[in-house]
Amino acid sequence: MTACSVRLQIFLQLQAVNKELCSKFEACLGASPSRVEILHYLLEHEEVTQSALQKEVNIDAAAVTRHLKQLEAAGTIVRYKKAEDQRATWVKLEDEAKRHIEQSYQEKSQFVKETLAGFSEAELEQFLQMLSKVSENVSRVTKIELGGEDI
Amino acid sequence: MTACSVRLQIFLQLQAVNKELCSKFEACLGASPSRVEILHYLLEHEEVTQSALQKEVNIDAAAVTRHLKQLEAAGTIVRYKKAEDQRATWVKLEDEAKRHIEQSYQEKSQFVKETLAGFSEAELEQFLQMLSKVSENVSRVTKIELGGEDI
DNA sequence: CATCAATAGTTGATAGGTCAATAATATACT
DNA sequence: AGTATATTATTGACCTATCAACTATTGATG
Repeated sequence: MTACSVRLQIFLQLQAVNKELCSKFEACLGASPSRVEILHYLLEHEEVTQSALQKEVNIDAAAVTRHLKQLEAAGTIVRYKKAEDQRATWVKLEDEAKRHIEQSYQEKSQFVKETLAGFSEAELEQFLQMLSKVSENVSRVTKIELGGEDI
Repeated sequence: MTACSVRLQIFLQLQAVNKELCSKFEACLGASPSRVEILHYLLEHEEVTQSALQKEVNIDAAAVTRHLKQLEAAGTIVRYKKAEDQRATWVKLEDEAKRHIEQSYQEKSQFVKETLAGFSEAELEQFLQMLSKVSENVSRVTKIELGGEDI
């Protein structure tokens, strides 16, 4: 194995962890993180427009449309327009679906808890701050100037 | 916005960061992290079998096959069999490609460095350890027992 | 040696994401 | 009022990953 700097290892580990996390999550919950996010948001927000939902789950509007069409076809949600604004599509959970989704809340909580087992509250805070810092850094990066020293 | 526990925020932030990171990475380097991993591994390993490569980059064998076919079609790599084992396919960079990939090494280094700006060496170590711990936790999770307290 | 199992790679179906183009509606501005 | 611009959602083309099924080859074992 190549000798890697800590930075590079972090970069790789971040991606590896995320992948494992998503695939395990789906195996445990029976739906992808995005799908679960959508459903949980709907559980907490009675009705919502697609665009608001899209901002929340942070995936492309096209992907949201496709998720919602599937959920509608499965009878999990209803979609409808309102007189005020004929552009917006509102989304709402079907009553029968709510109970099932409430249960998945528990599973998600438990999942998240187990993946972060062994961290003290202080460490969790710190971890979150680190992730936030990376996020800020990433959004600042635009185009790489070459010639930086090797990492 | 919903009140979220720290744990849940971490979970969401982890995914968000990863997504931004991948998309910014591709914008800066002109290829996805997976693709760049493959090329960089090949730069360091003269020749390698697909299965060895696949273990390294940690994506599905099918995805590796497709990447390599594209790279071969683009003239970046060559693929060949050896007498010893007619199953294995060996992969090697074309000479002309090496120079270009060496340059992208610099870009990647710089990118990684910038995304981790503002961290002390001690913090980086700690960050890596935290990611590793999450990774271990994830691999331990198999099936969620319901009824855990809310997070 | 013949068969059975393991390994390597490929392919097709599917999933879920992106972007770009488009349609319909609402809003803002002379 | 009429036109330009915004917003909202949808669609199509594409990309990259997964899994399952398959082929070809090699190795192991009765």
